[in-house]
Amino acid sequence: MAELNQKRRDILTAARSLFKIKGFHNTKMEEIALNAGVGKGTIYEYFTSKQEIFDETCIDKVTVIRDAIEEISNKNINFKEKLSEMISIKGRRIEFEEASVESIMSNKNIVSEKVVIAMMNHVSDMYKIIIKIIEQGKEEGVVNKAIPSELIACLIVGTTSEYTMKNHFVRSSSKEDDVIINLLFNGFGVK
Amino acid sequence: MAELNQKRRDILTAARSLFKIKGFHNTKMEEIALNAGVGKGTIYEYFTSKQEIFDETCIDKVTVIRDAIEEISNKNINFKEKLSEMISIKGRRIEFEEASVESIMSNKNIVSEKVVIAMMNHVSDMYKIIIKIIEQGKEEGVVNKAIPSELIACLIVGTTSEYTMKNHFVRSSSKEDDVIINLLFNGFGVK
Amino acid sequence: MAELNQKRRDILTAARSLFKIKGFHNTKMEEIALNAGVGKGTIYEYFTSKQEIFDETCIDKVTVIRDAIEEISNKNINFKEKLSEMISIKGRRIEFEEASVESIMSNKNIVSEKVVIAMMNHVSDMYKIIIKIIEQGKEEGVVNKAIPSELIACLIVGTTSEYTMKNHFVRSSSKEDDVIINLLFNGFGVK
Amino acid sequence: MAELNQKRRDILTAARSLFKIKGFHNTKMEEIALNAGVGKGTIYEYFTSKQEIFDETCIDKVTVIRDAIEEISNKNINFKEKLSEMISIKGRRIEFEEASVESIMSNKNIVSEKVVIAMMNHVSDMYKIIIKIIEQGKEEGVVNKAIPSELIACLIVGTTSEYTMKNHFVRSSSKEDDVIINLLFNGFGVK
DNA sequence: TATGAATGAGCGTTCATTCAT
DNA sequence: GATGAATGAACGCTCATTCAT
Repeated sequence: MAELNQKRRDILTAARSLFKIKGFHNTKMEEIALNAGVGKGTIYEYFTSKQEIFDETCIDKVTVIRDAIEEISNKNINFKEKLSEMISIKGRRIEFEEASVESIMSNKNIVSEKVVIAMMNHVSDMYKIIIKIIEQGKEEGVVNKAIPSELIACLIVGTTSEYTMKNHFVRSSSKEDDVIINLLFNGFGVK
Repeated sequence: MAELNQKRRDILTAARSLFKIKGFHNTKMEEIALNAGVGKGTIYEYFTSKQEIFDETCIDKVTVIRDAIEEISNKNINFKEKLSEMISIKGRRIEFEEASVESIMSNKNIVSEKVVIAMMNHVSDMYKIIIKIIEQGKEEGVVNKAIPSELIACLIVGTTSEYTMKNHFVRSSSKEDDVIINLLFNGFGVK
Repeated sequence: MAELNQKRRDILTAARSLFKIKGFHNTKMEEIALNAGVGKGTIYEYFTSKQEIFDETCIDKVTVIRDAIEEISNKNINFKEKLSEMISIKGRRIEFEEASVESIMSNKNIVSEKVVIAMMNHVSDMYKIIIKIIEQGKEEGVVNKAIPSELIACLIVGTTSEYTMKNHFVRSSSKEDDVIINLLFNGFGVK
Repeated sequence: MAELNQKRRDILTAARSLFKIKGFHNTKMEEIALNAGVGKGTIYEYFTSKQEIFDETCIDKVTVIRDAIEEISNKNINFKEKLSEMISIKGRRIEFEEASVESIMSNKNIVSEKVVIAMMNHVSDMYKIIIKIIEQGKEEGVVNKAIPSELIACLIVGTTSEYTMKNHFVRSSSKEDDVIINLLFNGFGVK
């Protein structure tokens, strides 16, 4: 049974990786087949179209992030530790950037409407989980209750996203993670 | 001569708008021609390929942002005022999001390598300008000198970007702009 | 052994029915397998290709008609009775139309050359039998000896064919059969 | 203007001829293009699909026959002369066979429903015209008023059709035309 | 200079056939 | 023998680009 879906997963993996490197339109079905180690026709045994594959990888991506955040959320650790794990989520090869609303927007013209909606829902879920984490911080007395949690979520997601991207180009020391966390807590203002 | 370049600009304007709505591959040369009010063949009098048009609009986008930031930078106002203008830059119909590294990444597979480099340079320029602004804040004594300016820039660009995107879906009161600025200055931690 | 060939016959039956409804190119091997209650691969145990199946059903069709005509020919009844049976052959679910040269022509591009020849031979046989029947009529003194039997055969086959087709759309009373027979005997001219 | 549609007509002519020789599915767009002396893409400037071309050639075929019959019908000649012209219509390179209901049936699985209807209407028109001609015969007192005109039409169309097909294989003397006409008038019965 | 009719390389998809089980 | 998952050759159609006018 696991056997049965292995091929399906191989195709998705090959596709995901190619879509990431070359984009949807520049990825050919033949390449996906080649990279998945199957014949071109075999792909159509598991998917009805190239579009369907792309849709699935899109939703997957967001789901993976959502699940990662959820996992962190469910841990029995305090707010600061959860924040720290979210920042270093990139370290676990999960790309936080892709959870941003922006990444959905940039695929908007390619995926079907219902997939956009599915992605938006996942991101919305993710935001809810993050807000729950923030609320935990408020209860623990370490997050300022006067600030709307949604805006704090913007701060965390946006900063983490940009920070992660930056690290694609300029490798950062792990020390920087601490600075970013400090920055989120205290801002850059002088006390 | 200005006349001559008007048509060129018309094509770029039409293309930019279509690329934004439909993406590169879903925008047809015929549509660009139609929207620009010229013949399909005419486009090739001004550009050598669809790719070239796209490249140019990409660089344009980043340039526009860079210039907007530069303009703010050159104003004779204090750090906090500059920051405020950057946050509300979206109010001037310029989309801050497009200045993020991420927007470049999502086009990476479409634009030619040299254009990626050009875009990166523009973004790098933009970061330098922002860092200059941050340094102004440090000199004014309102920004914490202990924090590396590059990380503060991440905080500002990332947060602004995510905040701007969020406002595409959930309209925010202008009051929220102030909260965001406050957040950047003081973080969400409890003093 | 009869067992062995049962499956073969099932496949042919399924194929014949599908070819009739959907045509050669719109009938898929999978459908034939499904309708015959066998696996797709099993078909290739009994036939070497889709083409071969089609060829066989084509020849079958003509053979069936030829045999039906032959059966009538061998009966110990007079010409008029034989003619009557030929007209109402449709009542026995055998479609006379398919015996026409035309039906071969419309498949000419699909069946292999040798099958065309086989079909033509069958039709030629059928014509010979019909001509034999006509000659019986001449001997019985009810058919005009001055008219070449081949042309009379045209009259009978053509009229019966068109009449059968018409009845696909406009249901006819059995009374009409008699009128048609009368028409063949006496023409439509005024005496 | 005539110029403009020349290419369209070239494509239709090439397609018609290929469809006739090789059938719908065995005719490739590339062949049509080649035979029409245009590029493959050019076809799509004039037609939206292969199907559309086929549909048009189908309707055309039937229309041509209908028009030919109509032309005969409108002539200022008597019934017998009209009948004679109908028999020899094949001489004018128009293929009578294709007007038969059967030819429509054999394409039923290929053309779209609406085209089947259009073809049926044309054939229905043709039958009406033929019936009008038969009625003229009745008025002239040469056709037996006791026989329903629809059945006479079956006799004429069916016989002519089969006769025409036969002549594809066995060349007939023009003398035979007269025999066929005589056969239609007087049947094969002995007076 | 401006045009749009013509082009054909290129790709997504289908389906008859094969072959390991 | 029987099967159906796997295959890849083949084809309809798209669209960026060309070029005659």
